[in-house]
Amino acid sequence: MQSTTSGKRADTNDGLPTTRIVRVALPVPLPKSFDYAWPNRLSMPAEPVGCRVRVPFGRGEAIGVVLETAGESPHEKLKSVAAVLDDASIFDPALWRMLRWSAAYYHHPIGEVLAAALPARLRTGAATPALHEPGVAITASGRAALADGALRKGPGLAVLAALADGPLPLSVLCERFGPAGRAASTRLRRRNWVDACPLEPRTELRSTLTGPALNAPQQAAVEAIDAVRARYQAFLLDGVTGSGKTEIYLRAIEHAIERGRQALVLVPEIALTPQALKRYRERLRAPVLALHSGLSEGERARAWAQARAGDACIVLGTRSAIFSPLPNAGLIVVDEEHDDSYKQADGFRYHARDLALVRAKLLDVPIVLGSATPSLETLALVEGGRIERLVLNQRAAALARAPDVRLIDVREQRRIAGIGPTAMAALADALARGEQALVFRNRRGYAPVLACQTCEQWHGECSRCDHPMTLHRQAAQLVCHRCGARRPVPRKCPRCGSETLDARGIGTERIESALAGHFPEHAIIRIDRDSARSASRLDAALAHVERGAPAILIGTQLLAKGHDWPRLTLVVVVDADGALHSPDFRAPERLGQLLTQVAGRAGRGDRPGRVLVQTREPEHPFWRQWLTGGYANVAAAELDERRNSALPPYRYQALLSAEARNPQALADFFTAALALAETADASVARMGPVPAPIPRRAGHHRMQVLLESATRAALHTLLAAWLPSVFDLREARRVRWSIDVDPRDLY
DNA sequence: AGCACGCCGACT
DNA sequence: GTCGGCGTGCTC
Repeated sequence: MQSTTSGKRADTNDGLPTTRIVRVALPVPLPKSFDYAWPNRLSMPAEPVGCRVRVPFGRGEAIGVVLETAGESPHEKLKSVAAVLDDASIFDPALWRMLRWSAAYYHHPIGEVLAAALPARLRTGAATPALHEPGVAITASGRAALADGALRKGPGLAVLAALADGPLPLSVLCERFGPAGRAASTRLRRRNWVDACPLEPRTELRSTLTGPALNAPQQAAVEAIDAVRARYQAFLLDGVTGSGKTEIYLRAIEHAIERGRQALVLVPEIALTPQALKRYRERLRAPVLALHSGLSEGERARAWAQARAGDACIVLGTRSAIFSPLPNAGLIVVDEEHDDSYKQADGFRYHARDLALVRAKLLDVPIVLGSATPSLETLALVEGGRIERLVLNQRAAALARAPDVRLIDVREQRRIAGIGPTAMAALADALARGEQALVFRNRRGYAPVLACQTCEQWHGECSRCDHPMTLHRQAAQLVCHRCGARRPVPRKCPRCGSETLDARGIGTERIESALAGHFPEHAIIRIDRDSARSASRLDAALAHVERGAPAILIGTQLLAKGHDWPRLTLVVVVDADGALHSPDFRAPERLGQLLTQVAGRAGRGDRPGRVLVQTREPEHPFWRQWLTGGYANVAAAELDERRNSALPPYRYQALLSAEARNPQALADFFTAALALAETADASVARMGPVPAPIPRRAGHHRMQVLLESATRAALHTLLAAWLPSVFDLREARRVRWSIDVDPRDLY
């Protein structure tokens, strides 16, 4: 319809006195917007802010979003908007305000922030997607074929039989029958036994299951959330593993749904499993839209459209689901709120939990942050009265009491692949009783270092990262865990030529082979990123565990959370000492969280659980804190420590980091950037530039400057004044640089 | 970021 | 004689 103008000149007035101008955010890494004339031949929406427009940009065209309208522009050479793609804002009001706020708070270019909040299709200018999803229905001849028994047993018959009860979405066929379901439906369609039909959003999963009776603390928590009457209030749902947090979420969501509202549930990256999804779908009488990385673009756009339609539904997703449209929100839930996967680690470095708090406030709805091991940031907000804490201190009825946790001093113990006799005997006992055990070691591979015993000079190191390479014996490779580089294992020392290469340290693979030798008649199952590479192998391993046969599982973080294995009664932590000496001030917090989560795997059934933690430093104060009062104790001590040392959450930080092949370019960048900030507020401390925690990765040198302030306002005032000029530096073009507000990894 | 323009090496 | 390396500059 609109034949686009060349864009060389603004086809402005057409004789009229004024030209309407719009400021447009475009998806480029520049901290500014672009002004365009609005041509008279295009009718302007009543409220153009938030509408997508197609505009000439550089040599081509780009899709942008109108930020505001303006009377005049400081720019001379205005081009004209070529087309408007929406007749009203594509973002609901609270989402729009949250996104504008985020761009300012994280000091990230607004165009990239807005682009991050749209499914790729909408980003590239597609019309807002249709609500219906592709489905298939049985035809009359299909029914006849079914009645005649014209099909042999197989997926085709199964699919056809399922469709006899009514049409089904393709996605449900895939869920029920796997890839064979889709293939079968294509074959059936060719024979005219089924036909394509667009379906309303899923409604067939509405369930009538009701939840279990609540114990007293659960009842109190539900009542506290209901009592705020759908207004903004933040809650911390603080409850040990097995105390029934999910049940509280479900009740609160049910109440939002009953009021005809939407609920947003954020979960950590690993937590969005089919089982978790099933639990929500079984209980909630409204569509549950799952947003995860496995969705196709079509599915993603459809889910977006469905959320945007505003009907009562549950949006369940990981970090980026915080950008879902929710025009009719009634509740936000952030499960495992302490989880680091809520922080985006590159590009637009937002924290989904923090954005969720902002969004709930803007929406004026309650938000529930749940965790057995809350972050110190959240605990500080509780302390300051900004978040109300709801404590669940009882394990729900069917579950056993808290596990018995013991520290094992391994200094004098002879260990096999890191496992001392006490732990080995406990493993043998558990297997003899027909139970399962988990051996936790947060290190993949066979051994973290391969070194020469003869010359004591050589050890395998990644040439691009200056970091020891991990020996993977099964793969017969040295692997750099930082950049992923792989090379074959040398047979002889490259330096002295002797054949005395020695694997040093313990990885999961080494534990696996040692235990396989020790318990040859039992299943030894290793679960980490290497063994879980193929989904089918992981599924097979997990299925074995779920059947409950005696077994030893060996795993990394992957195993620490989410799973509920009733036959698992013993957890062995091989070595946690490294974290006791980490320079990272968050290490004790993380260790406390990890150990508490791992310990929570033990004894979830009717049998008591045991946790054995091996250490060479039983006298370290961390252990007394954790053993006597659990994570709550660790957290209280750490909060004191943070306050005394002026660290977050009592101080505010931002990290300017940069990387470049050429170290001189890197140094020049920091010199120029810091020179620009010289006259700025002296109350904001600047530390660095210093080499980054990973000083060299994949051939790039990396450095950083930490900015720190006692107040958020001072830090942000400085950043807002300073960063725009950093963007303009010529030195900035020779490096990759970024700003990280509220960084999680400084060390 | 994407994209063009612009001067210096190994190839048909 | 050209294809192409990535340094530099720009995008309303």
